[in-house]
Amino acid sequence: MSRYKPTDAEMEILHILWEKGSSSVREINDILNHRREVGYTTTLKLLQIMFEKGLARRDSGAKTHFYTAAVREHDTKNHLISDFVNVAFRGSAMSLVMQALGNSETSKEELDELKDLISKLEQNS
Amino acid sequence: MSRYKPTDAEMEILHILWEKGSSSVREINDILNHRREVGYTTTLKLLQIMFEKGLARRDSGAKTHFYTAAVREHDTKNHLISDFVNVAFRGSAMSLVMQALGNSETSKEELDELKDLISKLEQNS
DNA sequence: TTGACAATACGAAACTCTTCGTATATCTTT
DNA sequence: AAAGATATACGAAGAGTTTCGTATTGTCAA
Repeated sequence: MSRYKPTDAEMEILHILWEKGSSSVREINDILNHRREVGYTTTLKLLQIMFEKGLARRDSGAKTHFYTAAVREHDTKNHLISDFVNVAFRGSAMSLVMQALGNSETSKEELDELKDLISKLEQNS
Repeated sequence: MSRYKPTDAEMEILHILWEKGSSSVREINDILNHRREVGYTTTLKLLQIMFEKGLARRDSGAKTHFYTAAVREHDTKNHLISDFVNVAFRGSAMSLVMQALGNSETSKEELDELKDLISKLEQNS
């Protein structure tokens, strides 16, 4: 049961699948083309590879195949964060959090939300 | 003045350069070999490519070349965070921060540090 | 100055990823 | 059932990365 780390292109597709649920290649390709031009067979190939990797499931009942995400959004992002923290921050998640916060525009509401989370973390320690 | 996004292997070397400063290929290779086995010429090639990309400078005065980082640590990490947020969190830095926090072991001291940062951010808004 | 040693330069192999052209299969419509 | 449209399958090209073998260059000591 080996896990594949999604590439950037695969993440773009996973986001579509997480949001839209079961989708045909054409639907996915149409959405991708809102942002940039991608050939239909390119998207098809990506989906086929994601299927082989176990990142996507597919329902091949009819002529048109329908794909869904085979990995959970939260789990996948946790894996990505973990890798990213190791590569870019030598394992220190806090360094990432601090720099990401300092670097981003943050609204009052978001800061409040963050403080709530911190309170919860403090209780559980 | 185009910027290259460092690969994982390049980040490992950049971290060494940021920490140690000017280093020979042999020194860098020795440090890399603490973690995993890497051939000397592999490390050499990586440094050469990083030099071509503008990620590293080199002082070729003597027989042995000495390399230093040509990009700033904070800037580089900001770029990486920005890309990562776009790919994995559809541009929402806050989502990343919240999930990274929730996912990591965080000490009291770190949480205090984080609260200080939040206070500062609240003042500047 | 020549031999030994260490460093660099070069090039190619293996791998992964993205892209797309072309072939094949399937459905629909008339 | 045949024609046309739409989908999938297959394969290969091209780019980038990592790896390392081998050749070349440079240094120092005897």
